[in-house]
Amino acid sequence: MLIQTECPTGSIRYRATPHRNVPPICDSASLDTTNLKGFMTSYSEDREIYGAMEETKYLYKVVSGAVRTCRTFKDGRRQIGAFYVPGDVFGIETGDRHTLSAETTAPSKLLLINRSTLVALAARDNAIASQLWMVTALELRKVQNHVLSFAKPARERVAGFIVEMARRLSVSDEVQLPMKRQDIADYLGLTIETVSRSLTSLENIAAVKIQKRRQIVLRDYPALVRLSA
Amino acid sequence: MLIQTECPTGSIRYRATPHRNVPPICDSASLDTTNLKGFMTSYSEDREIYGAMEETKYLYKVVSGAVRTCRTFKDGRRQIGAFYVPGDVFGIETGDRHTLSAETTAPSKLLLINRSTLVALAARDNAIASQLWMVTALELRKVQNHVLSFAKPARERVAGFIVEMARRLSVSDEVQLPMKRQDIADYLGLTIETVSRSLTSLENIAAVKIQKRRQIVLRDYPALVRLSA
DNA sequence: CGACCATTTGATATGGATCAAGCGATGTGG
DNA sequence: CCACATCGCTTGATCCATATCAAATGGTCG
Repeated sequence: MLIQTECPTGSIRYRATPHRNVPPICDSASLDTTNLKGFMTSYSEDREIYGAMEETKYLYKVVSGAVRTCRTFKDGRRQIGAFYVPGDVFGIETGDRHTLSAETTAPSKLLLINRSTLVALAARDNAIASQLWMVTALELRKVQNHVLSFAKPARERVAGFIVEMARRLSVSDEVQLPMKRQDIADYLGLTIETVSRSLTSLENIAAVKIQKRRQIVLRDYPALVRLSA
Repeated sequence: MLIQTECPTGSIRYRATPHRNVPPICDSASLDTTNLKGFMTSYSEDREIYGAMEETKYLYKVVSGAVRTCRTFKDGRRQIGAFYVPGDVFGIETGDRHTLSAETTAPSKLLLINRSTLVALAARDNAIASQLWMVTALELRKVQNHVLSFAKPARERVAGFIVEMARRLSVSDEVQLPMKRQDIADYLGLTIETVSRSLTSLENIAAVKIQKRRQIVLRDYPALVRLSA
């Protein structure tokens, strides 16, 4: 069974549902952009959308492709804060500077919405204000889950990552990962080697099958959920 | 120079300021509770305030003491999501269930504010709505910084933790930590032994002095900031 | 003063990092 | 359309930061 999810500008996204046990948390807050003027911009892979500490001029909605937010430290270590896939909103801040930088992990089309316009609108329209709050709160919950994942060993983090991605963008029993291993590693606080070994291990216990590097088949979803719980 | 921060019910908190270089981020969003009816409740140390998955009936403001939000996994591993000290608001959610559980790390007094009342109020009063959004966004920024800390080695995480605590609750050059080493360890994703050794190491390089277990003297604040950056 | 609990310190073990090939997919130029 | 170069990923060998195990110490409270 497929559910068609709302999407701002033509490009429709489908989401596979409850043959998996999705926990009963609301993860569907988004911004209704149908009545909002914004403009579309295209980016190739690995392009910076904005830098940390840059002014927050826009709020972004992913139409296609994928985005990472991250910070790179002086010594080269990088931590990825989150990934955003079609339908997701990012770049939302109440302060006037971004906390992290944002970059594409794949060729992407983004809808840019003027921040000050939106904030002004929210001041008059409670529905908009409420949506902004909801999106922020959803983001908060996502980041909290990310923090929780650091309590787990490598393979379980990777399992959790696959579960999350499956929930957010899988059609049927396959997940098409929109990022490189290095991105996954920097998101989970691991190295590419460890991510790779974890995937191999998950394949060995028949939880997944790696079909085409970035294409993962979910063989035993309950096992993945159990591992990452 | 001391700044008196607003506090709901008598108990006033002071905060030492810019002899340290506080980065120019807004970290002062809070909820003005002066016109909100709520009720005060006292908790002794290590008491559960609410459990994960419990209904979100209240929003809480710390008047005195300190609170941790956390999740404990089946195998006993525990991850602390955040600490809350006097003036901080926690328990804010847009969903109707809490994501994490909340517990005191010290004897505490909390102001409980009815959630549905507040949400109803926010629907009519834009100032309240805006404050709720600001508090959520501030929380988001805090949790994002927490995620970033996982990219760093043990001693730097501990240094960062001290800096954060100093910013939030120090009077003068001392920090009175309102939690045990185990709490710090579970917040940073380390063991108590590693936290302890890191503290000893920071003492050896004359960055801090551990005066009374939970009382830390900031000897070289710039060094701490440098380490944790 | 004595008992207990939190913390520190010491010795050893280990999960994941690092270093180093090898391999397979994807793209490019001839 | 194929040979080859490149890049991303996997696999193997070794190392190290932090975990684990085990005392010893010190603070706190009855």
